[in-house]
Amino acid sequence: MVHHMFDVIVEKMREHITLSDDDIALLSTCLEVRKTRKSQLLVEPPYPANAEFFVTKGCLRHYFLDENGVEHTTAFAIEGWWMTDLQSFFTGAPSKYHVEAMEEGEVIKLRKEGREELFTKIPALNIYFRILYQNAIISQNERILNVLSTTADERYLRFIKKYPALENRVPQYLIASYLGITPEFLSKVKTRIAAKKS
Amino acid sequence: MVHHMFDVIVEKMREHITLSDDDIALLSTCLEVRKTRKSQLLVEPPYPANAEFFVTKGCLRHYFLDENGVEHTTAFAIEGWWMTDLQSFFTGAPSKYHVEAMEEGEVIKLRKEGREELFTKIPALNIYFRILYQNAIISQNERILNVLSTTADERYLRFIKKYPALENRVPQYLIASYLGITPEFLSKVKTRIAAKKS
DNA sequence: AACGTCCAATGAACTATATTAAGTAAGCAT
DNA sequence: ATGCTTACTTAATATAGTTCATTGGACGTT
Repeated sequence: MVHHMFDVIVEKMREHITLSDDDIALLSTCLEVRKTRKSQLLVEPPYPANAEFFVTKGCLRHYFLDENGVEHTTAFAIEGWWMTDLQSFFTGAPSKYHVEAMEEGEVIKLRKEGREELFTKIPALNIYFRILYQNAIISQNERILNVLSTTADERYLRFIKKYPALENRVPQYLIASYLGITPEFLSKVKTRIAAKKS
Repeated sequence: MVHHMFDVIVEKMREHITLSDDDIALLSTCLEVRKTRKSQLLVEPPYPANAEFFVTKGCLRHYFLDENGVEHTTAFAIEGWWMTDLQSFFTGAPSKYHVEAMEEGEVIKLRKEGREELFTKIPALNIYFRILYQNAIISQNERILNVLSTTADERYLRFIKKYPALENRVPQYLIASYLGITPEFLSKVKTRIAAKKS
């Protein structure tokens, strides 16, 4: 078993499926390593999202830019996570969401064609990605419920509980954007919560 | 080609994949027709959701019952749609969401085991369900964005545009629950919108 | 050191939505 | 018919969240 730069991703896959050395060799031919700079766009409307990105270092952000120029952050991705604009990636339609690298870092890029090729040559990968998408459904489901049924205070508390790594890594105004509130109100939320603790 | 009670579902599948007569015969053995009464629960916490339901007649509702006894409606399904608590169905964990028939009607039930069997015997079905779940991701994505970034007026307008069939079929307080507002406020929203039109 | 930029924090005034309470109209059991 | 319940409306008041203007700190540039 050769040690190489795709170890992290292979490890993740092996949590769900078994892969032979041959599989891994084939896999390697379809993956591309990309360095990211701060604020670099990996998916940029209206160009279709033609790849998925696996984060090995750094942090990505998925956001929508509305008609008024306001950004709505819909998801974050850190080390070990996949991200792209699935809507565009699945349908081939122009992307409506941006995917942006928030830090210098590194991602592994899997293009659509490479992915298709892998699906036919390594059928087990279908299972891996199916599980990935199932988990996406589940977590989006929870997010919808959260935003419908809980107050901003509660949402903030759950956010820092679920993504403790992000609290001090991501600027406040982006956390606010993810929570669906203004930065000013997030500030108020935080002081209110801090007051309660004492 | 024999005409039978599963026609609707086969038709839907054939929008995406091709099915032989043999496939359909096999499919039939895994599907069960169920009449629904008003307020009947198809998925009831904490019992795991062990099947998916395809609506042939009537209307289903997916909702969460919170600690305060308040129901939060997260989705509707009408004729031609599939529904279950995917979270529980995928993981096998106890269901946290209710799936309720809102009217007398009819659903076609596909159990987990039947579904697995079909996946191995009719591989193309993997594609059909993959597309189904992709669409679920896309529509949940939109819903999250909507509820985070738009006002209640806007959400109501989009709702009646997207689901015109539901506006007069579902009680107002359930639409309010779906929009994440109180019935009282929905009432205000509606009069406000009506006033604007004139 | 002086300057500009970016971000976090704060307070005041404002808007959107919730809560409570009361009234109305329709459906249904007695 | 009578009353009971359930869904919807309206209005008064309260709370959650926004907007705008200001301040101060951290950082990079000249």
